Amino acid sequence: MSRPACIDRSVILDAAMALADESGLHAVTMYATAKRLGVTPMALYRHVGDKAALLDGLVEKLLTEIRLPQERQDWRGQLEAMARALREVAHRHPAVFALLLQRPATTPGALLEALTTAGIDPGRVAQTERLLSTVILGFLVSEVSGRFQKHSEKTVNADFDRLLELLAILIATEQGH
Amino acid sequence: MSRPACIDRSVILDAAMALADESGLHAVTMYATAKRLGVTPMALYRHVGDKAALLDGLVEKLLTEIRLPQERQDWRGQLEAMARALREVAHRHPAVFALLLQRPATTPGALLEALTTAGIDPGRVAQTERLLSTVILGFLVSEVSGRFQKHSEKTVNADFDRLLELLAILIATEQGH
DNA sequence: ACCTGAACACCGTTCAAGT
DNA sequence: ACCTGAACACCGTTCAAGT
Repeated sequence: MSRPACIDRSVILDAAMALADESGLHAVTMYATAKRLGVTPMALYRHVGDKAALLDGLVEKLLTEIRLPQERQDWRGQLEAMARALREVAHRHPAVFALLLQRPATTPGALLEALTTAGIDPGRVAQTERLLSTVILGFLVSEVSGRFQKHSEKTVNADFDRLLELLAILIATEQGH
Repeated sequence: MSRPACIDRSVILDAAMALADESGLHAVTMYATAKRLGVTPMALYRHVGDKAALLDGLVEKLLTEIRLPQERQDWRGQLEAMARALREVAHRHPAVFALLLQRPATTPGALLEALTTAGIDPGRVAQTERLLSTVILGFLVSEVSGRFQKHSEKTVNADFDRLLELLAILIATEQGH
């Protein structure tokens, strides 16, 4: 009586992510996702819950795709590598990346470690991490959401580099406890 | 033959803004806005264009509501007052405020002035302003979009104060040309 | 000039079916 | 177990009407 499944959570997320990448978040609908899979919208519910859960799944998938750097560097290089890894997924999945600002802050443990090894007062690591990731996320979401659309890629790249310098300065001020 | 208008752009924007404030951006629909005004959805088109234009109108209205500070202060106080004015509207209209990240950066001329009078290299004022507003906007959108929902109001307030200190440090490093 | 009714294509979601 | 059809309430938008 059991019938072989012709779709599963994974291919649904792939289809939805493709829609988001190609046409933005508003293009991610149950109908469009189902159509891309040659199935009816109702078929999705068994596998991904409802639409809100589908979007949660996309965020989850995006977090999975972040390639965090090896820890073979000083904290400065480590920080920069993490920021660039984040920027890479932001460019790959701009629409879904913007959702990160609406989710409770998920701290990659690696960042906390980097800050402690950088010699920051343990009592201030949490706040420093929060501000650091807010600054980077704010810039990247601005970038992929079109706030810098009037500026050339070169200008935006230079701004990002400057931002990383500022973060290093930020950490430096914390180091002088 | 001309019939007296029973709605206009202004009351439509008020109704839409109220919906956004109460229930978020997804609650801002032509249907709901019209219903709130006791009119059919089709009646709105004459006054606000289509839905995208309605949202543009909300952003425009929000920018109007920002009470920029008097220039009776040093650049430090000026910067802080501007940031707090921005935060005030962010709290008043959280959903619409989040849209600012998707609009081409609108620079309040007052900020540029504040930076030049702070003694920053004119050739670097533009980039400094961009990073400054990105940092503030990124924090505020994070705050009103729920990224800090697990943290107490007290914690978020402290983070914001720390952010302002960092911006002052940022400017200080620029002053040492 | 301004609003409405009718119409169309599209949404999310449920529930009772079919295999 | 897994998918579909039918059904419902809700969307955005247009266009030909009504006043």
